[in-house]
Amino acid sequence: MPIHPIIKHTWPGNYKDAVLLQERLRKRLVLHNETGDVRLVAGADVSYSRGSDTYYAGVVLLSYPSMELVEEAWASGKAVFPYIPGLLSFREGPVTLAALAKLKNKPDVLLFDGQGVAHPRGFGLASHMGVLTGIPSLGCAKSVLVGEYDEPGSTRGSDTPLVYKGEVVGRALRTRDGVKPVFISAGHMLDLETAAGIVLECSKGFRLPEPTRRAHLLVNRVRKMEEGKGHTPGGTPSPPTPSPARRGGLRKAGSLMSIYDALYAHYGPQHWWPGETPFEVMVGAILTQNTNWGNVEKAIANLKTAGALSAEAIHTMPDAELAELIRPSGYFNIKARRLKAFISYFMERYGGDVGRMKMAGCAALREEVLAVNGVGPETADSILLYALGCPTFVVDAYTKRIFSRHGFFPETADYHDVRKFFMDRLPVDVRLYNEYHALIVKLAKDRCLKKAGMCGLCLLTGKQIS
DNA sequence: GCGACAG
DNA sequence: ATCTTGTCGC
Ligand SMILES: [Mg+2]
Repeated sequence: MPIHPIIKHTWPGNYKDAVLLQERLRKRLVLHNETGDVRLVAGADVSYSRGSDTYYAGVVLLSYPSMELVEEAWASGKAVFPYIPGLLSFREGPVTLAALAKLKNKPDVLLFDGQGVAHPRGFGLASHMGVLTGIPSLGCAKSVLVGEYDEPGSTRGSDTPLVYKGEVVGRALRTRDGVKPVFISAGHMLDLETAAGIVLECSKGFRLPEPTRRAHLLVNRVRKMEEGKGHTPGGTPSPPTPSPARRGGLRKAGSLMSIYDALYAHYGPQHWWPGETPFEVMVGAILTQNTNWGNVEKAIANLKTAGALSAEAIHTMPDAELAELIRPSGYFNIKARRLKAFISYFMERYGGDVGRMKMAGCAALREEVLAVNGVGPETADSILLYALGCPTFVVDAYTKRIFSRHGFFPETADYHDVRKFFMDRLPVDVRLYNEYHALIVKLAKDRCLKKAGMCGLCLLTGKQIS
């Protein structure tokens, strides 16, 4: 076995013993460069299950610097140690070592998704794994655990020191132009300069270097495969087959209405975007991209508190300041740009006046709004329907999931095809479209989750034909 | 004491 | 780490 632990220890089960072990093992750290010819690099990452304590580690072995796949390995186990910042290696270490042990070839360097010596006791995951395996190692973390740094320049390769208690313990390194840096620290048997050089060399068009990035992809793939095994032999849970009566036949126009009626009878009115101003609704439509409404409310509350919930205020606010306010909605840097792009359009074309905007007419508005950078079809339709009162049907992932599971169209169906599907079959009615979309969202979150499992409780059963 | 805090 | 939702540009 090419990777065998050169040091073995039992894994402590509590905080105090874990810290003591770190302090003991740390004395074995070698922090000068002992890498020679680097030809093979390995990356490791761990993936957890939500509902169980089973976790998986994936390892990929790649040629250096060409980054061609040489070997993959993975292992699973039971997580016994909780996640405690500073003690990550006690949670992820055991499975990671098991996966590493399955490699047939010995890597020259190991890359980990976490810190090396940039750690409260100078002994993060990468250092720990390096010492146990006796292989040079480095940490490439997505965020900082300890220390301070200045923002590096915006181009790939720019870096700044990460300083902790007056010492340079790592480096913020930009691996892609204009993308958040990663945080490099030496693990074991190499120095910071060497570590940063390897990470940059391994980074090919993504923020994360190939070894950790591909280990992450591998281990998530493995976990999902393994989790799917027990339930459906095929892997992914299969949606219910359309009933024989409907399969291949024409669907009655009334079926969408009967589904609406069933949802409305069950859930009642959803009161979506009732009291707020149209402007607030438009802001919300952009902020809610890829996030839940609760976080959007926090962001909007921040804007209100800052007196910034107006086109004027947002228009003149620096991007960074706006991003800070809308932080809770996620993707805040991108959304700050999108919000400003939309508001520039709104100010320049309509002077920030919703009434004037409405006069342009729904069809023209849809095209205009779609032309704004950051406004795609769903956001456009949300703005039109919920802020401007236009009769347009909003399609989202939930709509596709629910109706594709009943065979109305494939889940991969194009946005506009699905929109047309609904609009061709429903009366043109703003209030109906408004409520229907809200009910779809409600149903999806309640009992039509991505991971199928509550199909027995489906409210659409038997409702396909009116 | 309080907040920050890899994955 | 998990769960989950859009848009854009390369
Ligand atoms: Mg990880």
